[in-house]
Amino acid sequence: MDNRSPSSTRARILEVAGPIFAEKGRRETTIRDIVQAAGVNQAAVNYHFRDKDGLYAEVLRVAVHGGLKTESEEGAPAEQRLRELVRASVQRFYDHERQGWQTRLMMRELEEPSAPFVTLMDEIVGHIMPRVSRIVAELNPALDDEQRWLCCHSLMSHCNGMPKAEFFLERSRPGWLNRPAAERAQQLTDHISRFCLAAIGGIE
Amino acid sequence: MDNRSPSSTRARILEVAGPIFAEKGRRETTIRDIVQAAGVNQAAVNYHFRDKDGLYAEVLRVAVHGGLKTESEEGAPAEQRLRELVRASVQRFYDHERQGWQTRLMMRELEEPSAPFVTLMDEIVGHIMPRVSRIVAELNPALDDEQRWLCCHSLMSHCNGMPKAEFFLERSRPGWLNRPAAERAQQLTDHISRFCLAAIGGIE
DNA sequence: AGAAATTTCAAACGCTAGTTTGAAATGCAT
DNA sequence: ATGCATTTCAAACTAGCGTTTGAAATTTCT
Repeated sequence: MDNRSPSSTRARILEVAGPIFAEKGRRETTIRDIVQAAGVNQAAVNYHFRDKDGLYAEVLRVAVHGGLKTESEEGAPAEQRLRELVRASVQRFYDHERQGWQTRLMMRELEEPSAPFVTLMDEIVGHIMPRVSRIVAELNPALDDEQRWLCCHSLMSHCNGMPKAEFFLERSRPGWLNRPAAERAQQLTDHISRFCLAAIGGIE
Repeated sequence: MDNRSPSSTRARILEVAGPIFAEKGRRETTIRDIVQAAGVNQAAVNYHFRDKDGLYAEVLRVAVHGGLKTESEEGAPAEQRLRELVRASVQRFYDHERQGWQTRLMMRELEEPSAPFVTLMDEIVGHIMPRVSRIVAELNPALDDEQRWLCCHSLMSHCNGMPKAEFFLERSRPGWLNRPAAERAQQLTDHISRFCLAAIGGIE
């Protein structure tokens, strides 16, 4: 069917499995869903990945490592770097074509972490926390360690929580979800940036 | 076994089903889990609730309506009311004995809403939003409608997001989860309150 | 080219889930 | 007490899941 790459069976499975796992969840996704989408045989998953969990662990691994590629412009002022961080985080939720499924998968893992994910978590935290921490420290040098640490998590929790709660946004302001995705992303980015800048700058 | 109430089969099922659904998820929970915990027959669920989804919808209904009972002290100043709102929201996460399972169930629904939940969502939003909106309006009368609306959702998203992301807190500060729950709840409540007060008061 | 290893495939196996069934037990009016 | 409706029960049914299997097809190596 879709033959844009002369990929092996293994590669085709890996390619289609990510979005399906993200969409339906690890448990709800069936091997039959995946092999049908990939156009390969039932047993292919078990042959190439040992079992369903093996496939899932591999999907998770490439998703995490794919998401950890960020180039940071360290020269810019903290305020601008924060805006960029927020923009990138929010954007992920609306970029369904490229990497949206990776974010969905992470959200599911946050809800109930799987064994392979816990192993990868340290990598994620170690990758993003230093950047955020530096931004917060520059925005408000008066904060002590613990306050800065909590502010970092407030910021990240915010970037993930708001886009995910769009249901609620829609409920309290019907029509929100009808706006184009780019506009929603822009508006959330602006608000979160301003909200967190005000908070970090003015806290205590 | 536990016979504190001479409840009917139907009531016993309804009583044990909530925590189990919250713990294992709607799909992963089996009817056999529930009937075993309730000490009733297999077919009882299908007889009293038509099918598994019927039971789930009923569990969700009572959980939501049980959670909507809040007495608000409208006389207090906005700052204090915000603190109380945050405290109550955070507390829910740590109160596993009484109502913890209801919160877990809501979090699962936020992740991927079920059909019956969508119906109940308007009730939830309609119940809590006016209160929050009034608090925000008093804290910063200069905000326009849209800004106030976004701040409300920032606040609520924050109250839910931070406690749920304790995994990340633990990863970036090992030992966090070893502290007693009451202390963690207190610390998060303090931080979220201060963070959001600074944000709402100082935004734009 | 021919042999060996690897990969693909259709089919079936074992298991667990939700649901159905029909009879037995219970409650409740007359 | 008797008859009828409701509720409980053990057991079986159906469907879908992950996995296994052994042979066929393909690739790789000498």
